[in-house]
Amino acid sequence: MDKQYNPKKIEKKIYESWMNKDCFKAKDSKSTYSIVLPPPNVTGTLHMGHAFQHTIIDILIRFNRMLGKSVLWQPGTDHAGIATQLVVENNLQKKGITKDKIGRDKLIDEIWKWKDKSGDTIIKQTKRIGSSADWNRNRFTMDEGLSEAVSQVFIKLYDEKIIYKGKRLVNWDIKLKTAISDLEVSNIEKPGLLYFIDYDIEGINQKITVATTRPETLFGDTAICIHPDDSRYKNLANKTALVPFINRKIPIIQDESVDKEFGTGCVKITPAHDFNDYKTGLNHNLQSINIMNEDGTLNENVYKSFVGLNIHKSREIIVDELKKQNRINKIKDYQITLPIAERSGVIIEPFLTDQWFMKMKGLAKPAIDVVNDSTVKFVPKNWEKIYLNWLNKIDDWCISRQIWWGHRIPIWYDSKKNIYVGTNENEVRKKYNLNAKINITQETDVLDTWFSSALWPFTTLGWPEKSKELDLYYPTNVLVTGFDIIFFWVARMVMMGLKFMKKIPFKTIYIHGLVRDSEGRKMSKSLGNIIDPIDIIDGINLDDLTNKRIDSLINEKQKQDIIKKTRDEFPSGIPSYGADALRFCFCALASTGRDINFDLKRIEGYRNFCNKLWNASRYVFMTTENLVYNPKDNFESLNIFDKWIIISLDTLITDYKKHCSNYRFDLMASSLYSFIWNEYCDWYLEISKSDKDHSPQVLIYTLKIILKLCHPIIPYITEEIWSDIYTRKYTDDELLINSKFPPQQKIFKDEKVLKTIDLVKDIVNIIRKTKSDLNIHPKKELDIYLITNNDDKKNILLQNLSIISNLSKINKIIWDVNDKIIKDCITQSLNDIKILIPIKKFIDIKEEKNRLNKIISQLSSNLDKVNSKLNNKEFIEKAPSNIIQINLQKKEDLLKDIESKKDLLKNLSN
RNA sequence: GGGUGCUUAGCUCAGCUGGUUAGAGCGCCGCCCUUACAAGGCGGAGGUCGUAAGUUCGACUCUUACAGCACCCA
Repeated sequence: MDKQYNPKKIEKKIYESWMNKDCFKAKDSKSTYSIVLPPPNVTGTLHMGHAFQHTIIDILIRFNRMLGKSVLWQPGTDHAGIATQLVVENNLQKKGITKDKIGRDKLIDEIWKWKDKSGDTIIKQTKRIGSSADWNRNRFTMDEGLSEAVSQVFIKLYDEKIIYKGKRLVNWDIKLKTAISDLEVSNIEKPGLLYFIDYDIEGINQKITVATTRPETLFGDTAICIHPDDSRYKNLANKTALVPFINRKIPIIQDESVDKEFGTGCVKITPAHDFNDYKTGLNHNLQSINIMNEDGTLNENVYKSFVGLNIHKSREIIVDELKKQNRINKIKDYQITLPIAERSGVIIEPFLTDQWFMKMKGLAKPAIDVVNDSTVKFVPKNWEKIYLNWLNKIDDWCISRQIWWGHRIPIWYDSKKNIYVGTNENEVRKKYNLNAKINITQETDVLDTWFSSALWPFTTLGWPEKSKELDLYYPTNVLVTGFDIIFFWVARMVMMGLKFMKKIPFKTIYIHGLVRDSEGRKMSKSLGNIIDPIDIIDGINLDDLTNKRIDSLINEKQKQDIIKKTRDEFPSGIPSYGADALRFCFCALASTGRDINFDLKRIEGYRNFCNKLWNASRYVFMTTENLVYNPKDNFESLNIFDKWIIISLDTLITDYKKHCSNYRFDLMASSLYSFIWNEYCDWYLEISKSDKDHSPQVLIYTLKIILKLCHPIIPYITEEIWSDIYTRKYTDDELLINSKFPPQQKIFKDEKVLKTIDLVKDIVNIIRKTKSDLNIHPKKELDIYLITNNDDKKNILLQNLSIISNLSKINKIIWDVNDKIIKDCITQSLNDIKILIPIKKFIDIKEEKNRLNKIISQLSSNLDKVNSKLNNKEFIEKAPSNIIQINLQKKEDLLKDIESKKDLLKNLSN
């Protein structure tokens, strides 16, 4: 083994050996464990969020695999309708080709070509993280089988009248010319204006002033609305107002939804261009007048000089004209909320169109029930509320999209717009007995991408076929995902799983946090703060890193800012840390919080941890050279330090399992880290160097257990070290990945063992501290004198003199002490043991006295606290007896300690 | 406007159903290149647990109010 751990040398080789030996394939076993991967977009490349999520999943998968279960990690990718079509359209545009020029079929061909070329990028990157998914079962949402499943689901839901077609107000993206989901719209607050417009009233010489943020939609007005209790306008109720420019007659209606405090208390109702107005329109039976074309230009329903203007740009022009007519009463600054499409970035318009919808109320009910009765559990539990809130007030889901890439809706129309449903034209003709003369054409809309994603947990396992996999692995054990897609995806999967499988898709939903940068900001291209997980694994120099970050940016100032920031944060780029360090880091960061601030500084510590493990293993191998591994020693025959490490390991295994089943990966990581570094390396391995009768068998045994425990988190390095274990014939398992997780020994805590190790540690620590405090060179080998009346302790110390001497770097320990010697010594104490160190002539007595006095006053203040508790009558009466015991013991210890420190002080003066 | 969560060491975070001298990693300071590891060893400094009140024998932990921050929904 090399002196230093070098991830680059091992990771590729190890991953290939796992692949070659088919290690990721589910084995036969009575108990099963399965997870479906939330399918990443084919357009995407691996980002920190994916890497984090894959790490968590892989930990669970590897752990359960080692428990001997038949484990399936089902991977795949998602076709991501709008996003993918946009990428390909943009690529074509660079060559001067538009989608309308080449047509639907050709564009879809182009997208498939693009998908085949770059769609596997993310899979390759995922493998670098060490993910042990069953890649042979990789699926894509537009695979033949999955597409077949999508049509079947659509047809069934259509037949059950859960899916219907209707003219409804939807969120319309005027750039992409498609409906989008309200979940894909984010509302952004911006300073804007509130316009007060005067409308004439028919028959009387009076005006009514409405307040609106959208004067340009007035051509679509079909009413003016006031609050029924608003005394200001009582006389105007049921009168008729006239829309400016066109003088359309509209009623003045009353509705409680109007906020009297807003503007003048009068609002215009434009049912075809506002979601609230749409509802009001329905309630009052108002006409809906659409004034917009699908590209966002104004149609012929507006005053003729405005036809063809962009709806957003028309505002100023219309306001100018209104001013000329003296209809603008006033204009006020106002904070407006703009709905922005997350994909295209344009302002969304409510738009009245024919769309396909799915009725959600009935589907939601069972999905609510399974969470309420804990058939499905959220971890952490608080996400349950978010999920339930959304489902409880769910609206029908608009599932149609006016794009080309995706699952085309399995609906056919004849020339009279009659609707036929079926998987393909032939089937439709047969099903409805349509002869060849009748011309039918398929619906041009495709389905929302999340429609197919909602079926993912069972379609990937073979549904609608009755596959063996469905039997074995559905429902899956856990879904690991981020809170940002609870609505998009998680809730819909539960609904569809219950509807089509009659069973929940997963028993547990583990919601992890979102990875942010070190300052807690979202990682995004525009902020230029993206870190590519592959760059952490392989390393990257500053130039390449900056180029990557400014690559897609146009704004020069933004570019310069990012260049500077990147240089400040990573003056010499990012060194190569390896996949294991990254994984350990993610594991340690996976606490219950919703944000994970990723600081690159933290990862170095875990790289160092890997190095520590590497070198500890080297040490074990060096000291057990040519040993025949024969771990037959029974526990009782072992020496005390071997017993201690085995007991500690047992405790560790218990904690580890507990944390893993509670999804507390942070605690899992830290218990491993502190055990391996602070107990195993710092004490056990160090003790073994001077412990004459320790068992080399235990040295190997403990290393093997440690490697197994570490493997789910850091698979590469542990597998590499394991290969040495195997070649040295310390195991029959050729690969660690396939080995069995260590069983607990169920050894009861042996108080004697723990007391001994504590005493040895305490004595060593106190000598080390004294030397350090008094500035004695670590190499100066002193004689130490010990005095105690406690024979048990004396025996323990006598038995372990050489270990104590070696660990505290002293010459020897002497038990014969006379007055003359005492005079030359500094004295320390540990309860009833006195430790004399002959260095009095080297130290500053005054300083040492100060130090002791400080300690004594500290101890006294602690004693005061304890005493005030014990002197409190109510405490004695009401506190449980074990707590009182603890405090009594504490008091005793403190008294002893103070006394001996005072002794030292006295002695110092002599 | 409704909801959720957060506020603990310089930084990033643990602290489970109330009982510890409030912990870890990184950073910082001092000493050491000791034959597994300087990506290391040994030692150390640093916190009135956001503010205020309440419940309790006892509050970082429970309740309420307030402040600040973040996110989600309308």
